[in-house]
Amino acid sequence: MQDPTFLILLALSDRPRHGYGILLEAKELSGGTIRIGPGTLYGALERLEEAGHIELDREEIEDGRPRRYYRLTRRGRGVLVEETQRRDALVGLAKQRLAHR
Amino acid sequence: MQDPTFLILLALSDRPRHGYGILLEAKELSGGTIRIGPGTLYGALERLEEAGHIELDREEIEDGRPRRYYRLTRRGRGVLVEETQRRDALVGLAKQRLAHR
DNA sequence: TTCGATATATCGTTGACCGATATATCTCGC
DNA sequence: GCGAGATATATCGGTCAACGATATATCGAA
Repeated sequence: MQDPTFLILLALSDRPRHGYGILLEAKELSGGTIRIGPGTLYGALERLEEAGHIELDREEIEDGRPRRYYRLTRRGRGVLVEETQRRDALVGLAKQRLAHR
Repeated sequence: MQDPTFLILLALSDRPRHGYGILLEAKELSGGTIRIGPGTLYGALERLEEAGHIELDREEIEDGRPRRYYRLTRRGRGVLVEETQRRDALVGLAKQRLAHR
């Protein structure tokens, strides 16, 4: 799993969000350093839904503009936790290695 | 930068290694969980050399088999350190986020 | 009325990654 | 002496996530 997908799952970890909201949250989360474009987002959303990691929470029409909210599935949360542990282990390894000099 | 490339740089962080040695070190480092295939390795080596992140250290012929040793450049080490910090920040964020529940 | 933000969607391209395959030599066990 | 597996480098083609560009539509602010 690459960074954009990881960030999308992470953005959904506290509550359901719609696509654009995920974009904003990912930007906010990363302190503005990571930006996900729409081309990345909607493709990833489709893949994640097909994989059963996220699902449609609800669909709203607000001010004539549709908003499609997604939420993490239980499985999606599990995947996110595992991925976080995997990444944590790798980073820990790197820090340990780079400290020896 | 994706995991395989990150691991290759990390494997070279303590001393020069030849291609196959990088494969073994990456496997060792990750506790056997991450495996880099030759198709990934040699392509990545070429890219990293072109980017100036690694360079040829020496070439040996041992037992009739060639061994091509690569080493991190100063720039490559810098990139590795930055990438580690970037990954660390992201993982820290994820852990913090997942702890709230 | 023009711009930027909000909101979703598609399209084509790129490029890292990956499995498979190839070649060649050495060592170990039988 | 022979085969298997480890050592070592290399290429090739396919896949797929990511990405930039573009499109559509609405709203509020300047």
